Amino acid sequence: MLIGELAERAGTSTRTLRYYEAHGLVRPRRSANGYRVYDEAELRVVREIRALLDVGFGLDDVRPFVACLRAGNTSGDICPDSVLVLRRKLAEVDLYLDRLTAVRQQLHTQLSHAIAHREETCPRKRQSGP
Amino acid sequence: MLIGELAERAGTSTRTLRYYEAHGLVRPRRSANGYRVYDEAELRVVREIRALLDVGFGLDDVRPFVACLRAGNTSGDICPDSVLVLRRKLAEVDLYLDRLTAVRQQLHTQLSHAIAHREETCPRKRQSGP
DNA sequence: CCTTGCCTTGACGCTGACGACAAGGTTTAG
DNA sequence: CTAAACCTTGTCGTCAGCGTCAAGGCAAGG
Repeated sequence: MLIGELAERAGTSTRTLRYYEAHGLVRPRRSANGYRVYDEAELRVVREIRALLDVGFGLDDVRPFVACLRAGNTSGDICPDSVLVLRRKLAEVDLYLDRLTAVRQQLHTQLSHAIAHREETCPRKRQSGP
Repeated sequence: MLIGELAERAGTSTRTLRYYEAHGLVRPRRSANGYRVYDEAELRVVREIRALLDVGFGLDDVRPFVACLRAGNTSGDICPDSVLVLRRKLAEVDLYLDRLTAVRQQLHTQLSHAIAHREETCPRKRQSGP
């Protein structure tokens, strides 16, 4: 399988695959003319990478999962290093959720005050008519 | 007030203030020798900017709030344009919260499966001894 | 006069995951 | 022969909010 085919099958671009390779995540062989040649297993690797990146992982976070797959496991999640990363990421997400929730609360408050202020300085008609 | 003093009082850097100015958010006068001269009101403006950026706003989002302050209001929140931005941002935050929650759920699931798998292939000692 | 400490503009660096383009080699089909 | 459709490496651009020099002007104190 050449790079174009892998890209299409993985739903990504050749640029991306070369980028992953430059960062040591994908390891194609080379054909006589210098073309990158991938075997079927790399498809699963690339899909694993994509899935994790979509969830907000960085390339460095992804490495253990790739190594896990390459070690022959059916899932990239089950190796100790992967589990460590999963735990860490879960904690990060929790932290981020907390902060976002606080921000949401603040925005809500700010909005309420702003609207209250507008009602004060520029009142709308009430339900009870004249 | 010169730029250094404003920077210190606002808890930021001169570079940052020049950056805001380049983006039309802050408008100092110039003294005879070309130095930027800020009046007291700019301190509140800069603090408003900083507060909003800290919450995740972009410089463009901040503009209405600055204009609102500059229009003589005691709060930057109360002008219609500011309220629009607040609403939009609140919606964005809600969306982001949803996505993060989904991600958290997925990570949790992944982690559970991974650990379950480890228990399967590499069982630990039970509570009931030998 | 010289140093110190402000200030000025200008311009590159950084982070991350690529997109886009350049300039060229290879293979296949017509 | 040539066009089409692959492939190669290399380099710059992107987004945002600045950090970090670089090179120099201005003001005050000793």
